[in-house]
This record gives sequence, structure tokens and C-alpha cells, in this order.
Amino acid sequence: MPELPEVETQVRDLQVVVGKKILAITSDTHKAWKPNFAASQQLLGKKILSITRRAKYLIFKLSGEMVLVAHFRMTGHFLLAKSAKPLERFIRHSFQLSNGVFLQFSDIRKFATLTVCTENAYQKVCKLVELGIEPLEKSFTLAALQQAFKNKKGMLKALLLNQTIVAGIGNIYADEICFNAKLHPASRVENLTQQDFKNLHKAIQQELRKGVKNRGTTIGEYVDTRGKHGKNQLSLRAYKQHGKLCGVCGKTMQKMKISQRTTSFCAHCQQKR
DNA sequence: CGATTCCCCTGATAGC
DNA sequence: TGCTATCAGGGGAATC
Repeated sequence: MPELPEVETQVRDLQVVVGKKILAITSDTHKAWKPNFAASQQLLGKKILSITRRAKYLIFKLSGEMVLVAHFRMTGHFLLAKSAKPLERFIRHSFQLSNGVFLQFSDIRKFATLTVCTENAYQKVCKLVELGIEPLEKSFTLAALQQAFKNKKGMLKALLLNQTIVAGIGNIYADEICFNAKLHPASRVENLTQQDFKNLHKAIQQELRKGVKNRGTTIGEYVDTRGKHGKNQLSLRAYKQHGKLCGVCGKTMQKMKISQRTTSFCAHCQQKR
């Protein structure tokens, strides 16, 4: 599923369409459009001024003070096509651009959203203002992480998935981060030591940077804008590894549910706090 | 107000 | 083989 590294990979690839105009939009899944499909028509004739990312949100700034905010949820991704012909089976939306490129949006489970907004309202409407720290920004220091976790209680993994604390981490990278930091995902955050926070801070940066470098994790359907798989799934050490042997100690990996999410970990290497 | 549960949706997989 | 049941999961809404 697209998390920070996957969305970042898409954003980087999509820079080739900055400066192009949106000439037409087709969609067979009107429900994805917020506030409604009719709003999509406001984007016609608009020029793409920039494409950026905040957490797992992809933000198109357009001329006329318009903004399109895309969220991939589970299975969404953009594809750059040279014609209107769908590159994949589950293309739900297609944007015809002024350079002849068709920006296609694939989304098997129809969970993704496309929000049409104005420049001065999008941060509030899409709840970007409620998001936590960007973990790959310079502002993500050890002190900033500790400040964000201050007065928080609960299981470590549940907090890592909470977008209002640290933004952009999903189920895959949360498991990888806990494994990297040698922390049990069910550890109570109020029990973490200074050394634990150091390890956690380092693990968050290492795992997300590795994900970006590998152009994302392909489990199921995620691909980049050219339809190519990421490489990060080839070096996962925890996510979906339950039942397999731990790469560090050789013991069998366990699984449990945390925050409604399947969580894999090594009970030997990852001690509970 | 915070924490938990439900829900959206459909392909893959397991079980019979 | 083919059917049904279960699972996966981000985040918003409803509920506790």
C-alpha cells in the first residue's frame, strides 16, 4: 500500500507534467471525487504549477488558485500514458494533458480520493493541518520526535500509524521500523528510554529513506508512473514475515493485531518495554 | 475529548 | 472445479 516512500516516488516521477494543462477528465468512479464529481470540471483548462507531497497526500497546485489533493489509500497510483488506452485493468480516472500525455489513475479497491479545493482552503479541508512531523525533513530531530510522543500513551505501533504524530508511516514501514529499532510493536511508549528514542528516530529515517531509494515497496499492486515495481519488498525484515525465520536470530517470527492491523515481529529481538 | 469500532471495496487465498 | 468465507487495509465517521 502506498505510504510515504511510494507517494514520494510518484511525486518525483510526476514532475514531468508540471507546466501542462488539464484538457479533459474522465472518471468511472465518481465517488472518489470530493466534494463531488462535478467539482472536477473546475480543473479543466488549469495549468499544473507544482506537484508536492505532504504525508501520504499528493498535492497538485493549479492555476486559478485551484488545488487537487490525491490520496491513494490502499491501491491507488498514477500512470503516465501516451494514449487514452488504459495501461491497466483498473484505471478509474484519466486526465488528458496539453502535451498529449494521459495521466491515468488506477485504483482496484476504489478507496482513493481526489479532492478539488481552493488554494486557501485545501489544508483545512484535507486535514493537512492536523498532520504530524514530516520524518524526512530536517525538522525531524530526536528532540522533535520526543516532543511529538510527549504525553502520549499506548502501543508503539499504534502511535507510529497515527498521522497526527509522525506523518506518512503505514503498516509496512511501521513493522520495519519497530524491527530496525529492536522494539516490540506493543511496547508502551511511556516506557521508552532515551536510548529507545534514539534507536526509533534512526530507524524511522533509515527505513523511509531505504523505501524511497528502492522506489517503494510492491506488495500486491503498487507500481510507479511507468508501471514498474519498487524494490523494497525484496529486503523486508518484518512486514508479513510471520511464520518465517528472523533474519537476525533465526527464531520464528510472530504476529498479532495492533490497531486493527496485522503486525509481524520477532519476539526475541524486539523486547517489550 | 480520547479510544475503539465500523465501513468503504474487490482480488487473492483458504477451506470444503 | 467451483462455490463461499475470510482477509487485507487508510482514514473518516459513528459510537463508546
